[in-house]
Amino acid sequence: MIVTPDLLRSFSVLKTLADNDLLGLAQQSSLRKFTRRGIVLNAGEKEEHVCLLFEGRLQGVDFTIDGREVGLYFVQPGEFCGELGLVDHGPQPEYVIALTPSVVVFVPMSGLREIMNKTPTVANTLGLKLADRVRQMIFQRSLLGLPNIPQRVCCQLWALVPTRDREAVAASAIANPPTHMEIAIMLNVSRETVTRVFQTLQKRQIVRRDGSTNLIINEVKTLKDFAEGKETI
Amino acid sequence: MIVTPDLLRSFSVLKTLADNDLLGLAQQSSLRKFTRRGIVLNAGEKEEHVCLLFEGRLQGVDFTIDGREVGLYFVQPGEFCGELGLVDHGPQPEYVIALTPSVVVFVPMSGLREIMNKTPTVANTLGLKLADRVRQMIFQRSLLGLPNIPQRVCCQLWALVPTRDREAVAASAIANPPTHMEIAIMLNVSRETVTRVFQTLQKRQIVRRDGSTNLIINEVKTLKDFAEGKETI
DNA sequence: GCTGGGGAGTGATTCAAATCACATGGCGCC
DNA sequence: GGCGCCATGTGATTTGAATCACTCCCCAGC
Repeated sequence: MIVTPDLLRSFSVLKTLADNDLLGLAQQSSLRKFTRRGIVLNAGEKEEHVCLLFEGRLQGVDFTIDGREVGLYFVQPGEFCGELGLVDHGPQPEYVIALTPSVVVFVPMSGLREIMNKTPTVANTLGLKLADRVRQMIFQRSLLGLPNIPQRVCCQLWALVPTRDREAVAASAIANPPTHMEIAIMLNVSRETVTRVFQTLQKRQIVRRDGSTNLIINEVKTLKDFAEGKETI
Repeated sequence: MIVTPDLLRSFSVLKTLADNDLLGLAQQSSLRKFTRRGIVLNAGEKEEHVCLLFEGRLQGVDFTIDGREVGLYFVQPGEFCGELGLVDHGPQPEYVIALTPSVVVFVPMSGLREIMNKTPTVANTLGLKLADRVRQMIFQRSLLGLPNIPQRVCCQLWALVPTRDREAVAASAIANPPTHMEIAIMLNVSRETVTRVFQTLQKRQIVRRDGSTNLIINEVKTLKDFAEGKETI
């Protein structure tokens, strides 16, 4: 599918690019749609594209030696993934899976690398992205250290609440929420445990399901308190 | 303490620098010694220095909401840490602690950033470092996914075996090995559990302690098999 | 409308690691 | 030399999440 410069410009990484750079990049790029569970990026391969997520939700996953699935991060619309090879020319370290039907822009690394080398702002954005990824992973690692499992689940849920709704908002919503299983692998807990925590939260009217595409957070503040351990489930 | 250009050159990040750049950097840098448990970098603060480890061993640590210590990575001599702020000007996200008496070169970010901006090779090395850090963290995360705890400990031990000794070497050694507690927080397990795994490994003559500054790996291959789950403890 | 599959919900059971509570041992420091 | 701290070693006990084995429900596609 065809990619327009305007589409590319809608991603904050590329918004500072000159028109002709954008045009060149757009011509090399392609738009791909993925159904749920579609494999966006394969681990181990030397990937030749960076992925910009336009619509949907992706998850980075890895596997343990004994074959268990491990969740690494979620990708929201407007974010990108698969950028590691851009920097170190190494293989893609983790799989990236579509959690919901998703629309992804594939930008070839070669073209992006060229632009990166001549555009310090792009190189800089990429540096920021890597730094942010490290910070993100440190945060996720700290979640795994929580011995109280329900609290761990609440923390993850809290991390999925849109930033703008975190403070002083009575109700919020998480669009395209991950399934219990997908949350479970992020937290090193079993799917059943996640279900049981959600059951409790729903009984207490803190969250509510609205179809499969929306999770309503009725009491943002209470969820935060659970996440911070101020209140116990 | 005074820092010579030659000392800086011994670190692979800086080895490509021009003599006068090195000299300028050396004049701004300082050498600090830390005793065991010394705090090399503080979390939360806007750190103004990057740390090059000359001698000893450091550990990056974070804390959970409820105050538990979480181990993030180890730093070996020749490596550096605290580089995140160099890229995103943000606060230092994690603490860095000296595990053994250590000698650390503090290089001011301002000077390093200047050099980075005019020296693509240095900027590149920094990018590689960040990318490597992400890969490292993905690996560590995959360890945490292992449900078999003894295997998890063996994997961590295996990761501490010097790379050159990994293949076809009968015996190896880990210099300045972390304590059981320090390993435990890396793996989200209790100190006692690490002790018990070590007990088993020692009884089977796979590893042996040589004072507190060396851990001898008698059977590298066997340790690898335990790590990979080919053999069970 | 029917069917099938995947996600979610739930109780019973198990079990391995956390926790607790010590003992021991080595080392640095006075 | 002795003191004290910290790392390590070890048994007893607890516990809470994993696992297992289901059912139920929703939705998509036929």
